[in-house]
Amino acid sequence: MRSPYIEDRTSKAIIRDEALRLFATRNADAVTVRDIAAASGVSPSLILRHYGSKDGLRAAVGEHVVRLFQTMLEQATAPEGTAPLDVQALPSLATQVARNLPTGSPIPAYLARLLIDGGPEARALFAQLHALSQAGLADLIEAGSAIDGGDPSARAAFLLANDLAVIMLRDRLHEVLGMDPLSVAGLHRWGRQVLAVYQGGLLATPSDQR
Amino acid sequence: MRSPYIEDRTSKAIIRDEALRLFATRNADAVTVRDIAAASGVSPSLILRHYGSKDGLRAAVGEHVVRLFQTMLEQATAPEGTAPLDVQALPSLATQVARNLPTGSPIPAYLARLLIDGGPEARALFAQLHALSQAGLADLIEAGSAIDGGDPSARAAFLLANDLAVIMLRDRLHEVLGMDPLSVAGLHRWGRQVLAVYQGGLLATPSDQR
DNA sequence: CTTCCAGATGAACAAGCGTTTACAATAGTG
DNA sequence: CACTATTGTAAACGCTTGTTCATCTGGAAG
Repeated sequence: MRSPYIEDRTSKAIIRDEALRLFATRNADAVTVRDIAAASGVSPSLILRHYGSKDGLRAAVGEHVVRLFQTMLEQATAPEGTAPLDVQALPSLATQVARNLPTGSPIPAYLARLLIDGGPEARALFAQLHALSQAGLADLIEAGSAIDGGDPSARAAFLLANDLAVIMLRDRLHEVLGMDPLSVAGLHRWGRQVLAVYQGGLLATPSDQR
Repeated sequence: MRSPYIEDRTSKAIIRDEALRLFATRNADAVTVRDIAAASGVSPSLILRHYGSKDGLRAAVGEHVVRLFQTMLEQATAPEGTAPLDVQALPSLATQVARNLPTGSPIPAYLARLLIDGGPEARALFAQLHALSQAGLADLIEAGSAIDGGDPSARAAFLLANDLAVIMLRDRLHEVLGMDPLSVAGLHRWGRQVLAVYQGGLLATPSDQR
């Protein structure tokens, strides 16, 4: 099943990754321990040996994804040497996700299900994203390319929700647009519209950004 | 379980409604036939008598929701006597949903899971919504309060995605905003931001719409 | 070489699942 | 009334599920 040449991941990691992949496509309840075992090329017993129970594995996958996501956010927020002067410089979540994750990564789809299902992890992650969005908006305001509109929390939430919508509705948008909105071409096409509206409303034409 | 006074729904309808309610909160795979039977106050056998199988019930619930949704859309699109002159008149999907559905309706949550899970129903519904969004945008353009930005399909998809985001992220937004975005107060607060940005971009202040 | 322990497995188990079957009650209808 | 669907149920069936248990393998340590 795996590449027969070399496999540097431990089987514990393989199990986690395969479980993540399966949890992203179907719901976790619809994935059996035997499914994960078959996909990982191990026996069902080994899964329980490493993670205690199916729910333990579920939790481990969740933590792993959240950790990955936070790492991605930190390293994208860190280089603040050149503060974003313009809306154009505002790196959307979707863009960051697409840039930092390999093509075909199960993480966006997993994230969509996580945000729908709720739970403590989803709440914490979303709150963090909202705080980040609010900080980004504050930067824009300081640069003079946005205002808080009297309700910075709501405006930041609006921007965040619009951003997450691309991730959550990815497959649906792919169907009607004819291209994956998280692909390079898709992000460009989508970004043009987003920037135009954010810069001047629905009466604005997409500027000829790169 | 039900109101002991009168119950005008047939038990077949009760089963469908209770299944919808349960499918909206947890995933369908995590809901057992016995759960639905208990919630409906009937025996598990009756469910299979009426719907053939659990999957048959799932399909029936799906069709029911889609039908309800389309009826709602038609009656909201029909009265076109007073064409929308302004962005302010553009009735958002979220607004329509909130106005036409009783408080606590499981339909928004069900819809969110439907759009994530995909399948033929979801694809058809989303395509229809996209067409509707494109038509609404065309109306705005004709009224002179919007332009298509060179890519009407993408712009309509952007507006649609933003609208659906409120429905899909409802609970998460509730947590960070402190209010249900699909409540009357929540829709007002959200709508102010949406309209302001759509009218003039991120530099716009919410107009004092009623 | 022996000891040992983590990694891994196949077989089996109890519980819960969707479903089937046989049967009871009810409500029209001639 | 008798007849016949319709509506409903209880009990059981077979299968799948998550999980346990005894066992095996292959190195590393002494």
